Amino acid sequence: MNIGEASSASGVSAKMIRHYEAVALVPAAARTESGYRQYSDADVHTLRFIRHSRDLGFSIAEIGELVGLWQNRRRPSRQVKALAAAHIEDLERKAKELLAMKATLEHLVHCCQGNDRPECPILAELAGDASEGTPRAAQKPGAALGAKRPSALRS
Amino acid sequence: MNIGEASSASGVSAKMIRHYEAVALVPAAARTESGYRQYSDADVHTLRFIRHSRDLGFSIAEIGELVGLWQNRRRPSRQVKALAAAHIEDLERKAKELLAMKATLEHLVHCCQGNDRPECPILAELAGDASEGTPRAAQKPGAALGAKRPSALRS
DNA sequence: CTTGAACCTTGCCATCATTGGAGAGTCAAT
DNA sequence: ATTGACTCTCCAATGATGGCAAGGTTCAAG
Repeated sequence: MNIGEASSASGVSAKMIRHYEAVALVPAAARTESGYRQYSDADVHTLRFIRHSRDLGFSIAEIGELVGLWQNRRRPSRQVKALAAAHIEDLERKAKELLAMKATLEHLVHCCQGNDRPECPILAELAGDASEGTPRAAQKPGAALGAKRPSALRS
Repeated sequence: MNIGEASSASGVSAKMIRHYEAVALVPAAARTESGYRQYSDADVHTLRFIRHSRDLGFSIAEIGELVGLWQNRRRPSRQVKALAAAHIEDLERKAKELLAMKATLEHLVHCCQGNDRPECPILAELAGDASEGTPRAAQKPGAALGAKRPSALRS
């Protein structure tokens, strides 16, 4: 089948199928005389595997490992489990970062009147009035704005 | 002061200060005769505001709005609050996505023996044995792997 | 005065996954 | 033969950041 059919059968866009081929996540597809890529049901199965992996947030590199294990009949399930467990820690760490930001912001939003007046504790906090701007009380540990860099998760 | 000093005083890397100038998040800095950027305390204050905003996960565009409101003495705090509230929803949505992935994976990891044998429910699930691979029971709605695209939060 | 360290400049590339477009070729049906 | 849907390749952009390179500037020590 052509790439379009493989795409709709697998749920992976044609664009991404070509991309996965380019980065060697999948082997180069066979071609017709005129250069059209040809896919088998097995190829579509692999693409579906890849899509499911991406839906769980695995990176391309991790998916490469997963596909390798999947296709290796002698794999120890231990390896798969370890890969998945590591990814779980990743997901948790990132979720925690987001939720920490959310908690801080929620506190500030709660404190903000949200009316026509200009006084705004949100802006005051962002301006650093409470942290390192004018060192008022030497960095309260539980202060709203810690120094941690997000390190992850931009949309 | 030079960019290096502004950087260490604000916690924003010199690289990013130049980048913010390039994308017009901050106005172009004054220059010395030899071309060195010069920063005032007020500039550093703005940079610190920006860093705090980034630490809370705001995008450059959102920070642009925040800075505008911050510097506008007649701003209605309502606008700031609305911006922050929208961002909270964003953060929550993304965190939920991550936690949903994590929950799915945790279930699978729990089911996987993780030994030297090749049987692995994680791979079985990714291969689609339980969802759309061989249409077994016509797409159970609550199945582990929904069709949702992550839409957010890599790295 | 010269040298060298430490700083600054611009510019380009890389990340990561994905999408978009342009321009050209192919296929099937009308 | 024409049309429309499909495909091909290449190039670019996203968002925030890091890194490197080649060159200019500053300032203090020799």
